[in-house]
Amino acid sequence: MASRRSSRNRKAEAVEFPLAESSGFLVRDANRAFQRLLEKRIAPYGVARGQWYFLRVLWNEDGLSQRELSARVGTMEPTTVIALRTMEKSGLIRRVRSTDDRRRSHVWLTPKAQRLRTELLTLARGITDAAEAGVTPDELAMFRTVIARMTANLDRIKT
Amino acid sequence: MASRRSSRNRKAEAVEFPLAESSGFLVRDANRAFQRLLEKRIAPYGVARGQWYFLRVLWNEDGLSQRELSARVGTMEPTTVIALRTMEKSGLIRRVRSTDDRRRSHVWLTPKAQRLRTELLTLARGITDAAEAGVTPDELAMFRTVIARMTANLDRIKT
DNA sequence: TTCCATTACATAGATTTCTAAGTATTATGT
DNA sequence: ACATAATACTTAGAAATCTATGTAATGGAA
Repeated sequence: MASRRSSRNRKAEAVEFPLAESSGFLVRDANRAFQRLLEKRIAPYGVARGQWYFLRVLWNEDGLSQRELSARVGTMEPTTVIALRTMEKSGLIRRVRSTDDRRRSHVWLTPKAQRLRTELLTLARGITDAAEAGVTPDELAMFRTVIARMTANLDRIKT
Repeated sequence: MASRRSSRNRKAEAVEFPLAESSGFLVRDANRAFQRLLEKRIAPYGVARGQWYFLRVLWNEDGLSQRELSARVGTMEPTTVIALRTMEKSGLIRRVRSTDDRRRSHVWLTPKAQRLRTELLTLARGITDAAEAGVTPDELAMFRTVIARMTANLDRIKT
C-alpha cells in the first residue's frame, strides 16, 4: 500500500488529535480532580467551591475592592458579586462602601472567616501534597514554569 | 528577635501557602485560559463549550452509549443528558434506543457533525500549539507526565 | 415465576460561571 | 459649570456542572 498523498486528496486524510496529546484536555481533567476533592473537603466548614478562591486571596490581602478581588481571583465581576453575596449571607465577609469614592465597596473578612484560615490552608496544602506525590522537586518546578507559560500564552490571545 | 517557636504557640504561626505555589490554582488558571479561547473559536460553528468534549470523543468513537460517553468525557450523567439534548436539538447528534437493551441509548453523529471534524480538530490543534509556544518537547513530555500523575493521584482519593 | 437488586437514563434543584446591558459615582475637557 | 467619558458595581439571562433522587428495563436468586 502506498502511503503517498498528493495535495489533491488532502481532504481525505484523517486529521488526528488524540486526547492524551491535548494539553487542554489534560488540564481540564486535572482541574476537575482538584475541584472535586477540594469541594468535598471544605464543605464541612460551610465553604463552597466558589467562595474558596476569594477566601484564599482575602486571607493574604484583606479589604480589597471588588474590582481588585476580581482581578486577583481571575473571575469576571458579576461572578464576584454573586460569590460575595453568598459569603456575606453566610457570615464570611462584610462589604463596606468607601467614603472616599462611593462607587467602591471594600471586602473584609469576618472573625469567623479569619479563624478558618489556618485549618483550611493546611487542608489545601494537604490536597496539593497528595496531588504531587511521586513528583520530584525538579519536575514540579518545571511543571509550574510550563503551565504558567501556557496560561500566559493563551491570555495574550484575544480572538 | 528570636524566631524560635515552641509547640506551645504553634497556633500563632502564620500558615502560608502562596497561590503561585499551589498546583491547584495554576491548573485552574490554565483551564480557564484554554476554555475561554476555545469557546470563542468554536462559537462561530454553532458549537458550545459543553458540547465540545462530546464531539471530541464521538469523532473517534461514534455510537457510544450515554454511559460510555460520560465515562470517556469525564462528566456525570446528568451533565451528559443536558449536553446531548442541546446537541440533538442543534442537529449534531441522534440518539437511538438499543433494541437489545431498551434502557440504552446510543449516540451517533449526524453528517453535519462529521463534516465539522477536520476543521475543528485543526482549530483545537492551533490552540494547543499556541499554548505550547516556547515549551521544548522534553518539557512538554514531562508536563504531560506530571499533570496526568496529579490527576491519577487525586482520582484515587475518595474523601 | 416472582421479587429484589442492578443498570441506564432522566428529572429536580443548586452552584458557578459567563456575556451583555444598566445604574450610580467620579473625572475630564471645553 | 456642564456635558461626556470613564469607573465600580449590579442586574438579567444563559450555559455547564454537580448531588440527590426518580423511573423504566433487565437479570438473578429463591
